[in-house]
Amino acid sequence: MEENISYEYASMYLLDNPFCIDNVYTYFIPLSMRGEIRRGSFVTVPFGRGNRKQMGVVWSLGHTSEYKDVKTVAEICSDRPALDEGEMALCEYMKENFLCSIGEAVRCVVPTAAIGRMTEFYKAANDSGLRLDGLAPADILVYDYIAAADGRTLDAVKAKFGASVAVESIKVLQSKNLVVKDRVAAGKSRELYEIYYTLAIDNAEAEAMLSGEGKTKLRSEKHKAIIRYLIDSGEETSADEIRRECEVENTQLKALVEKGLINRYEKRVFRDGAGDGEHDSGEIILNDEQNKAYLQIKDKLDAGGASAFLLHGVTGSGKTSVIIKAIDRALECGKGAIMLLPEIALTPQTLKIFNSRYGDKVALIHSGLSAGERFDSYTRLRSGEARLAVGTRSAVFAPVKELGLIVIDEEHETTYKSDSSPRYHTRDIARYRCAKSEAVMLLSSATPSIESYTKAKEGKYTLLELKERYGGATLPEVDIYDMRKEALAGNISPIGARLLNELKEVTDRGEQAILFLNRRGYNTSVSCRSCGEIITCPKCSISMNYHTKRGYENGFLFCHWCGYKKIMPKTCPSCSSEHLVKLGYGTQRIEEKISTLLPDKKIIRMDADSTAAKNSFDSMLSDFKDGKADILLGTQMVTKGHDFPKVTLVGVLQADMSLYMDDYHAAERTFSMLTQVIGRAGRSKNKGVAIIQTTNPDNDTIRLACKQDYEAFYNAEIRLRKALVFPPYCDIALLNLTSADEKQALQGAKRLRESLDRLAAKEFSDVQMIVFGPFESPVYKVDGKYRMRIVVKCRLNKRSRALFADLLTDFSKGSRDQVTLSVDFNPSGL
DNA sequence: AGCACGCCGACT
DNA sequence: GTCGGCGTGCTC
Repeated sequence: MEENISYEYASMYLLDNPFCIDNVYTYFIPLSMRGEIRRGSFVTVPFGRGNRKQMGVVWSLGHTSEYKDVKTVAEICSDRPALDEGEMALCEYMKENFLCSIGEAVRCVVPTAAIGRMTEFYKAANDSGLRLDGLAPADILVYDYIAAADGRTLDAVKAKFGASVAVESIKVLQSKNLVVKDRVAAGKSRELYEIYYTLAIDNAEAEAMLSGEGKTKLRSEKHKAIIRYLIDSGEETSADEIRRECEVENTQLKALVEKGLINRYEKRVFRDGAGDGEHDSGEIILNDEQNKAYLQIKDKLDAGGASAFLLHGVTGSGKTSVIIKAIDRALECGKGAIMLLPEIALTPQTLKIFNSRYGDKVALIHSGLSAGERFDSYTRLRSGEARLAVGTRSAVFAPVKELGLIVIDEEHETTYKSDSSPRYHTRDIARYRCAKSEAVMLLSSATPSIESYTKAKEGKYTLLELKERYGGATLPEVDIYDMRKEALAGNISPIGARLLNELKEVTDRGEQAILFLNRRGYNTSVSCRSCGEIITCPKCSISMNYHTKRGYENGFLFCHWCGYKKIMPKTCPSCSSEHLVKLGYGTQRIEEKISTLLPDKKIIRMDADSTAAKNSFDSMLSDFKDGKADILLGTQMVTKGHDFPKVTLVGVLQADMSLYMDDYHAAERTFSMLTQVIGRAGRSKNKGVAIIQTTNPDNDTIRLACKQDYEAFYNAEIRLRKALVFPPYCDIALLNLTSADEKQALQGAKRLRESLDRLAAKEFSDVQMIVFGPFESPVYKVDGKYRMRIVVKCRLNKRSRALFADLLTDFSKGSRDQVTLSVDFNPSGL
């Protein structure tokens, strides 16, 4: 491509356009900007009848325009780095494959902090100052406030005059054309600089000066203190530190700079805390099996070229060591790497491993970062200063230079699938990026997803297997305990006799136990014995869970879907009876139960409620590891994390709970969860025991998980998927329809089915598919919105995707109702 | 999506 | 007669 050609027209996507009008729009480039704008540049342009200013990203340049009445580019956002070719191609790939707008894709690829958003403000119209007579005094005050600056945001006016006055006055002023609304590109994060000082003279000279013998004499005690401090510290010192330690102000520092005694300079600081902590580059020793796996990865890393591996290792086989060796190798080769972890595994302990090993070469990316921190990670990677990105799902977009390796640890985890637009799967983005950069993709899991294992069997991924448990760890003895016996014997306790007995024995010996229950809260529901009514969330069609909490005398009801909370009523809301009963049990109730059964044992409960406070997750795990408690009780969270050598008992309270949901992933999930939690008892030198309580002791998934027999599970599951035609034997498109108005949701769903049938019969008659529905979503109402769905089984390809793209566009264009439609390909939950 | 234009009913 | 309801169609 030729440089420095002054093109007259720029065609661009607008960042905030919805999918249905997400096309390129052509604008005229004014003379002053010719040559400045290139492919990937961010600009602002007027758009629509109201000429509302929008941010656009330039997709192509030209000397002519097909379109006659083009508008003119307003300004170039020169502080925002332009997208490069790779990033633009990735955005196009995402638009096509996940049916998102280019803008949504751009906001994945570049953090919002680096682009900013359009913010609205009010400004005085030209010459408006001459036409103020006849206005109410309040309006004149508001006008003056707005006119005093280049512009004021609505929030600023509200803060000054109060919300109602602000809104009313602005309405009046707007109607008289005295103020107008405008928008600017704003909100971009700035690099953070800190001020540092050093001595500008040598130490001897400074000492002399302090003792009054030098050429220059210092009279101020504060000045002396600063010089003293800088001599003692012997290195560059931040302004903050000097001000704090010497109790001085900036004026004194400034005075010394003017005298030429100290130097001031700015240093870029990074906010993500990477690089803290001690350094550890210890050699990793691999066993033969690990080494064999590593060497295959190493060969591909060294040779270059895109490739994909699936590292399948039983729990405790040391997959992480292989991964770290692979990352080491990629970095040694001068390449960059991305290490992806599921949210739940991204604990401070895990991060410490990477921070201490790779120091400031690491950049963290996860949802807990502030916009500024995210921006810092982004710029450090983009500049090549950091070479390894570590993080959750969104880190797959990290702008790593010379990308050589993407690792997806615990590849089967559902958090790798995004459940809001763009609804991408991390694996797909990784595969795309690796193909483009000729990099290695490394998937790792003890229980790979059926889809990935199939690809490995077909030879699309290279399968690396680790079958030995590292360090001689052995599998625990597993006991499938039939809870129906207990029920027949009249025991209604959620903790069976065997488990209780083992709990007692193990903890008496000074060993530890982990209990797993995939349900938080106290009770699962509250129902009325008189009328049979179950208390449901007013905003969702789901029963509310009973939670206990200090400060609430009678506990409260909590909806796990929308977060709605209310005090537990004394009487039934529908019949006023006082006979309310609490049914089922969650982690809170188990905790209470155990403390009455085993009053001398200490329990740590770990679930979404108890770990809500920052860092509590980490301190709970380390307390347990340090032996400060006997029993760790919790939800999914207890299945991940560090090894606990003293754990010799694992109890699963309701192994079948996730088994019978009408989702084809259910078996896979149950298998994976059980396998992992059982593996927790196998890290000790002493033989462990795992007790699996269930009312389905003959269930194959449970039995195979207990034997840790992935291969057999896979064979059974894949046969089932084939027979019933489920992924990987087809793809599933889930059309989700949401509306606050029930009637509109129902009518919308009907209309959607009709237009789907129409498209399938005409333009897309070549696309094979089977349509189910519409029907109500399993949870019909969530957060006050009614949800309908249509499920389509088909093969995803260019044609079928085009069909869904058209459907999405037609539906939103042809609808005046308040309904939203989303399309989710191969969703993580059905 | 967001916004203006346009065509109908309850007011000064 | 006009203010304002929201149905309709377009956005370079």
